[in-house]
Amino acid sequence: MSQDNLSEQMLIRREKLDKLRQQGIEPYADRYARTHSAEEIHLEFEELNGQEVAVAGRIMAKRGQGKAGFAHLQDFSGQIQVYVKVDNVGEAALDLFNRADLGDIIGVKGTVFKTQKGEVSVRATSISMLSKSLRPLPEKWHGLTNVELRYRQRYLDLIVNPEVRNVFVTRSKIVRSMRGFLEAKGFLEVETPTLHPIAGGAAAKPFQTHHNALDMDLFLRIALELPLKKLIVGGFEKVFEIGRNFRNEGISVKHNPEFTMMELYQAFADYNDIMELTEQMVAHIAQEVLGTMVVEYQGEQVDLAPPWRRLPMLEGIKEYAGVDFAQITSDQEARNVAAAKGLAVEQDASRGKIINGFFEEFVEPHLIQPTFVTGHPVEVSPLAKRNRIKPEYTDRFEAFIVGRELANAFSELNDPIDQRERFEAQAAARAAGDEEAHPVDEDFLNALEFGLPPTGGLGIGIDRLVMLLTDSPSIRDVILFPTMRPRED
RNA sequence: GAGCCAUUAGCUCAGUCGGUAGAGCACCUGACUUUUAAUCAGGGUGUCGUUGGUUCGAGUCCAACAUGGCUCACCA
Repeated sequence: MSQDNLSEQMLIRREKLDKLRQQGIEPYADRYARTHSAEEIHLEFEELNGQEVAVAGRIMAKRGQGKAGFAHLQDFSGQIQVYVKVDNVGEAALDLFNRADLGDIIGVKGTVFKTQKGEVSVRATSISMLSKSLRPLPEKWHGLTNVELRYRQRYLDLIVNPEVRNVFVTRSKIVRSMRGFLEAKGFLEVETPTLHPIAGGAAAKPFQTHHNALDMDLFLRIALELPLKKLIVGGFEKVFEIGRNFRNEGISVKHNPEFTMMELYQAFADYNDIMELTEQMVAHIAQEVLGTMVVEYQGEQVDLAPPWRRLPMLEGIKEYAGVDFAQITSDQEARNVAAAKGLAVEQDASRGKIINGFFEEFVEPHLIQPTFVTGHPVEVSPLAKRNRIKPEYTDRFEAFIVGRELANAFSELNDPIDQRERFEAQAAARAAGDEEAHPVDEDFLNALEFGLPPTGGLGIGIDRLVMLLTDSPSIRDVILFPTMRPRED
């Protein structure tokens, strides 16, 4: 990647660049008056046939034939063939064309026609060099398959692998569709800080940074939750944010250190209201973006049409693990059952954590069709409201599709005394070595003490939603520039 | 953080038992005025990821390191 030790091909391209300049041709043009995209010429061929057009794009294929030649130009919309014949363009332009390389970006003016083989093309009358390419493109037939190169040089991936471009176009449509859905429901989009004095709102390790002028440590946010709930305290009734979260944890096919979440909060609603909103929203997005609510993910057919299955967590465990935690009341009993089932848990694990462990181990992988799992133990839900009837559980749900969590939601805990106690329990776990336990957030408690109305909240991992809707096996396939170690060479 | 696998030309990949480094595309020279993975004739362009070790001799065997992928751990 360095400038030293250029390959033969790179040296030759630099020589070609110099020669263009010697001929008075600027190889990096300022602009080009393009009249049509490649796609427009194909779509509007009947009207454009015989008309003069100007197209521009990257040379992706080139077939010279002495005094004539063909090339395919690629722009964002697609590809268009150009036909260059000395009789039409003259010796100089033909020479420019013949010396052009794959990857060069050129402009071609000419008339639209159809070749003998029936391909819509542009018969060139003039050719302009717009940008000389100094590096050879990957191979035209196999493309770029080396995943390391694809992620590090995503621009190359986008040039030679058209389906990659589609994933990111779809990603944009998904986010746009989500915004449209929420705005139509009266939600207000807001932006809250990325730099937090303490990192709260989720169980995760944060990235730490430092502000020099204030001489204070700051954390990159791990969730959007707490500032958004402060806005509900402040009188906003429906807010959402689509923003980047940062978690200083492992990288996997499902995890990137920075990822995008949508969180929304609705005053006077509970988790049941949010459940309906969630299934409606996901179905709406699929219908609007893909034109169907039935999607295929890695060979599994998934029907996103509401209503989705509702499954209380304990019932799920009873069904798939054969253990009824309603009959198990103590931490010690729960640990014994975990040992009997071969589930590794920490020595001092609470019943609630073990229930969550059972769920993740035995139930999650079975939840292929969209499923709302409800009733999480209070120990693993420090920001969720307790269930009125069974206070050791919360009014919470997580949505699972193809065995993966897509959404997390609950009736927000708005009792400031209870919230303080939960934070203190988390702080104790933190003191005992749980790096991901929530710290006490006095500023948030202060807001709650002024009164948070009953509120339903929701978080959806945008990257995972995009994975589902684009049938992408890895989160790196839906993030343009996934986090990578730098290469030394 | 752990285990397994991979790393050879610009790209996609072969490389046998340890004995002078190979193919296709791309590229270079030439031919060709409707081709489309254009064709024809000729040309191999390389720090075999890095550093050590074993050996008369290492792309090949061994070790460490680097980067990536997958699985696990952690998590969304």
